[in-house]
Amino acid sequence: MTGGLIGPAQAVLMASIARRHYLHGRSKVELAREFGLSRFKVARLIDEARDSGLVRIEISHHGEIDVDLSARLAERFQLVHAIVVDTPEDDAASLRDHLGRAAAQLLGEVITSKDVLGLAWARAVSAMVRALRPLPGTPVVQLTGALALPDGRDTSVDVVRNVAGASGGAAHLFYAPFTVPDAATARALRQQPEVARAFDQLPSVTRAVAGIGLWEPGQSTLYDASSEFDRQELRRLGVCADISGVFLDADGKPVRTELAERTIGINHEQMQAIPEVIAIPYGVARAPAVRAAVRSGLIGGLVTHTALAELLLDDE
Amino acid sequence: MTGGLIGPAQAVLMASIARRHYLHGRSKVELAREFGLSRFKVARLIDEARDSGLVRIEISHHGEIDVDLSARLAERFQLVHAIVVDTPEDDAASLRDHLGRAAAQLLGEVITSKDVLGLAWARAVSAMVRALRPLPGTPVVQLTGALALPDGRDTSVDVVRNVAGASGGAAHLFYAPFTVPDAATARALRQQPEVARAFDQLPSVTRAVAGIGLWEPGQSTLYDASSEFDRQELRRLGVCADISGVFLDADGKPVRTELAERTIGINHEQMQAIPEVIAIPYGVARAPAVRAAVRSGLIGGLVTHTALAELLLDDE
DNA sequence: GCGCTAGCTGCTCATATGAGCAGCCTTGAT
DNA sequence: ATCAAGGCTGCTCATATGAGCAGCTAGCGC
Repeated sequence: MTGGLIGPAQAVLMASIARRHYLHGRSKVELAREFGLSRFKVARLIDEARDSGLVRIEISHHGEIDVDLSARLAERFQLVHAIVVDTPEDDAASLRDHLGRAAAQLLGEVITSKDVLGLAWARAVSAMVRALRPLPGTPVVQLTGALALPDGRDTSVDVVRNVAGASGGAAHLFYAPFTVPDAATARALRQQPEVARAFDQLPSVTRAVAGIGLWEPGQSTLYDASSEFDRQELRRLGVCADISGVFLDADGKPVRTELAERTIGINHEQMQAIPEVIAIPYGVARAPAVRAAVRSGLIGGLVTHTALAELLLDDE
Repeated sequence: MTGGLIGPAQAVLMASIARRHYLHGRSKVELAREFGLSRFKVARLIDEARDSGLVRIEISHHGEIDVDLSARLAERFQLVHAIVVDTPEDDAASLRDHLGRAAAQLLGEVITSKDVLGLAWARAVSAMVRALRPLPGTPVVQLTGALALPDGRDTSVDVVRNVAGASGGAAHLFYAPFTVPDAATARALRQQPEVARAFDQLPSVTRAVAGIGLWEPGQSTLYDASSEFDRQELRRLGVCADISGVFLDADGKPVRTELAERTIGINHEQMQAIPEVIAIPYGVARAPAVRAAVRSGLIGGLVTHTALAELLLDDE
């Protein structure tokens, strides 16, 4: 025949063979015998059926999680874990709840008793902790000082204590603010025994959970808590994202800031040494910050929602 | 872990691996290296992904033809060819046109110059012939006498002559009515040289095209053209279907009738000897006749529409 | 008719794959 | 603490599979 176009008989034959192969799991040799063709012919027909789009293979949703999008996200950004929750972008609180539950599931699944968990402070992390089931005796390390929030609940200290308590693991926590007015105070605080002990644990942390902030009003708890001077100064330095006080520019490169000197919390090098940092970003507005975070190489896991995930995959 | 339920990380890992395997065609060994797993683990994950419904494989439409339904029909009834046209069941004429085009495509695709084509008379066959492109010099044999239709166009003779003319093949045709008043006349007619010559070609016919009638008013051209006596008599004998004058009961078994003695056309044995008889049934009302036809083993190809195909697949 | 090209077919051989099996670890009960 | 059960893991070996190749056939221009 002409060869270019496939006729209906050919199409149906391909469909018939493809159906038995893919849906009933018959081997090509078997089908060759059955149809009186060589196994090569059968293989070619199956290939053609796939290439021509006659057979469509799709990875479907699995409950709330869009596994296909998750897999693509993980693949694209070389992530160890990616979870995309298929939830509409309602208000931030509901989003945090959904992502928090998913992150809790993820953590519950991957954490073993040999892990050491680091927890930074972020509202999404608090949401995760609320949904978290007891872990198998995992020690928990506090990564950042406490940030004064209007409601005053669920500080970094509470979060660490709760998780460790429920898990029966050691809690490495300290009482200190996230930022202080001058570098000297910060240095002094870092030498406090309990702070120093917690920080000594950092190299042993195997997994950590953090939020991602965008250096804009209302997009980062740290931004909102900072002085107008610091806000401007960091913007001037090109700060785009903050991951629990670790500042990055839009390309994900670390930015040295004077503010970091006045911070009681994990720094860039210490975070880089953690095998897997799981971030829980939400809200399409924060896309530039998330982009920076994944480019930085600091992030090994991402728990987010459909809209943001699609935005991340679209560009570049 | 618990083992029963699969967590999100597991689900995403399965999706990720299944995606690369099915969509990008990577081998399991390759994926095992890439993910740092054993190839067995990869195989198990892929199996689980398929079994759990995470990967969905479907055979999709291909233009007008529902290849999946076609394949299922062919599989179920052991047909060499089955074409299901996805067209709504409008009026009979439009249905005939659609099926005629599909049948013409099928014939054009499968017929070679070594084939000998037999054509019975049916309105669907006429529709097919109108859509038929020239065949590669295929000889054409007339299978049935001419039936007087109101419009008088496209008799069995015309159909055969047209196809053979366009194809450049020999035309084995004869001028004789389909039915005559008595058996003696029929015998005499069959001995006419041109009739006999055409019938002598029957054993060499490799593919034939026919319609399927249901022995009910308005469901069979032959029924409508018969005397009231014959109508009743054949019904009494349990006739359900007629394939160009070959009568079958509801189970597809041949029914000997006196009417057959008065018919100038192919008989049951001769039809059974044809390697592939392609029928073009339409209209859900004729389902019982089509069922009988496929059960008879006479039919090797079926060109029909969605509603009828689904009806056939549903029962039993 | 003669050669030419192009597409189709089925072969070989290295590689991938699946079924079944035995060791090991986890888990839970006594 | 000890033991039993179950599940998970990675091995072996027979079989299935894919890439590339050479022969065959059909169609085509001269």
